[in-house]
Amino acid sequence: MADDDKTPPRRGLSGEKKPTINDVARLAGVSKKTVSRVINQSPFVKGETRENINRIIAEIGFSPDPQARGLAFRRSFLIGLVYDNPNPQYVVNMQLGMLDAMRGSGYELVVHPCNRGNPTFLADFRRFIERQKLSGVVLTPSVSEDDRVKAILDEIGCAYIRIASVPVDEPQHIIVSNDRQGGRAAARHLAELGHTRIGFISGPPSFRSSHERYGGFVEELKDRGLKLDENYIIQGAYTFETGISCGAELLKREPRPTAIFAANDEMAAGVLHAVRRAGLTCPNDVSVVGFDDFQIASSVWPPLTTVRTPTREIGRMAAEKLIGFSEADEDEAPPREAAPATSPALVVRDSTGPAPR
Amino acid sequence: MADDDKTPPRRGLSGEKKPTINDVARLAGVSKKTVSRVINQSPFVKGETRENINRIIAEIGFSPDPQARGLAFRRSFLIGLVYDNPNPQYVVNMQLGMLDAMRGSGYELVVHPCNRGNPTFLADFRRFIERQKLSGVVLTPSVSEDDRVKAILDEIGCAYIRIASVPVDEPQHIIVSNDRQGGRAAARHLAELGHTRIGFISGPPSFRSSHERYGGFVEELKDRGLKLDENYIIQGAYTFETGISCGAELLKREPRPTAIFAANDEMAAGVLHAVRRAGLTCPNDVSVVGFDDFQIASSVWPPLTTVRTPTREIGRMAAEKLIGFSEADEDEAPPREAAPATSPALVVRDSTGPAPR
DNA sequence: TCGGATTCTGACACCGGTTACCAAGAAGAT
DNA sequence: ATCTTCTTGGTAACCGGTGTCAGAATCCGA
Repeated sequence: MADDDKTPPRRGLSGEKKPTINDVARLAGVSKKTVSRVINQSPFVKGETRENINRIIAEIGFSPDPQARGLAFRRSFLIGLVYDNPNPQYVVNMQLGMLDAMRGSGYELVVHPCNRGNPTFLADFRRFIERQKLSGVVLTPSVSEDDRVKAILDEIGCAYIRIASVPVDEPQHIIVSNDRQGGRAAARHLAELGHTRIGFISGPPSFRSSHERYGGFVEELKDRGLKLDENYIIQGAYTFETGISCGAELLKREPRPTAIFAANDEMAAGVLHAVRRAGLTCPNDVSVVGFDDFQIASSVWPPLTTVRTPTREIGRMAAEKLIGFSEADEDEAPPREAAPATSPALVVRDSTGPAPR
Repeated sequence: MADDDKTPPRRGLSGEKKPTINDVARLAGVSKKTVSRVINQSPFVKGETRENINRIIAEIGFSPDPQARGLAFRRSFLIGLVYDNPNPQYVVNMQLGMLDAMRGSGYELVVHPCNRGNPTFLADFRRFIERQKLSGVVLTPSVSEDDRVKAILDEIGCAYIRIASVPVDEPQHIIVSNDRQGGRAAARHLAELGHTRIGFISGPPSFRSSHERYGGFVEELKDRGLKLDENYIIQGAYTFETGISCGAELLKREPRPTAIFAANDEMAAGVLHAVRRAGLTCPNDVSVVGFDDFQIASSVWPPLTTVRTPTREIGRMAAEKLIGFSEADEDEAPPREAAPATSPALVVRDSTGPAPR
């Protein structure tokens, strides 16, 4: 046998093959270059010709091959989501938001969880970006706060949006989730209920959001002449378990705090367990406030007062900006607007009440 | 100006460009075809040549462009996850499992939520599959149970794996999550605790899993000489809210059931609320069992006894199979094994106790 | 030493789009 | 009628890899 390599016979699958740009060109009686112009919205095509081509495209159900297009354009039509936040609801909401913006745009979403603790993290990330030639990437906390990651993207020339609590980058690269303001809202609520001995459970220091939520909380209290006692501040890790342990810890303090603000819902849910185990009730003995308004907040008992972050909305905005970058073929400088910011909103439920006594 | 169209000057981004297969070929003193052979593990390359090429590849950090490769192979190196299950934790676990299998394989994960209620659903799905030329797709319930979707995939010739509760397809296309067995485990547990008046809250009938969980539950009770009273069966929709309302409904029945099995954790969490609102306590007055063992199960009070489904594991298996299909270049028939099945396991926590009296 | 089988290798066309470059037709100006 | 200017479309080359298939290199026994 003179043959070489393996020769998969490519069994002729069912029916007609996918139409190509050549089919369109033939049917329209024009060159494929003209069809290409229509696809790419070039203004140099006569209206009549354009309409005819568009009609034929719709008729035979042609849609250009993203791979071939990508190869020629030197970029893929993929948008990436890179994250290391383990909260499923955060991740899914972000994905849904991005997909809201991407629907019908021809882009697809590639998800890429990662672990900054991994020694090969940076190398892996670079390989991922370089190989896939993504049209853009969205980074969420806490990867979004890593400037080494930003440096790689700048070097490779890949468009990106960072979701962050603070405008740490040029405005066109950032979407701000105003965690500080959310912290203030929580403080305001508790202060208005008359609480003065308030406990605070932070997230891990590696998350900027944790500092911001804390900062806003302290600021608002201060503005109202209240002070967060050092003794009532404790560090958690954004997990349910740390919520339990830190909550238990705080409840042992003398005098006992009458309210606890946990920097996210999972920890707040843990605090509820600690309250119960301590033989206390919420909100009669202790008020609890969470942050995020994920599902857990409304399914625990009592349903949590919390601060809602518009995650899905943020995802949508991020993807919209990225698509905007790609379409505006770097012909003009990106608009010099301020970084778009989203504001969290307080959601009052049953876990907070007036301060006892 | 004689020029045409717009000519983005492709400003030379920083540094050296990505190495191509030609660079490798030149450095190795061979043709690019030979390099291609090495990349694709062709056995027809002399060991010495292969090693030399591999060394050079590693040295200059070459990695083949997925788009170009895909174009030539007539398929992308993307694997899709198509789902309509709204539970974030299910979705994320599935993604993580798939990524476990895909890590280092050169494939990327594209997510594609969908809505079967949408009138354009099938057309959209077909476009998605045709355009992207995916290497494979994983379908989860309930899209996975739609035979029109299967038909489209067969017609286009796209590899797929369906996650389902029942072996409804050829074994190579299915991974079975044995929900029936899980239902039995829940029944066994409650029966052993002495419960005889047991309520059941089903999921929506459009989910096969709901019927299976029910079926297994009934079967096991029957085997033990117990019978599920019609009056204690009620239909929910896998949501927290329906858990509350259906739970409240069941608690009104006379005589009151001493245990309630909800077909998923969210509904079980809702039942806990209903129990509390009825002035009862769990597990003293009513035992509650859920299904899935998602985070909500351990964060509510009391932590739920539930049936754990190995979602991540299932995702991993699914992606592994798909990658297997792609590598084994359809030269031999797929192995005729039985459909791999995964078994759920009972997790006993605090929401179940001996039947009262 | 030579034919033949076996093992490797490279030239070339091609995947499905894109751009560069050029040429030609139409419209307007002189 | 001739010269510009403005649109439009054809051709070839390219993006970065692959399959085809002929032919070179090597090994073997006779």
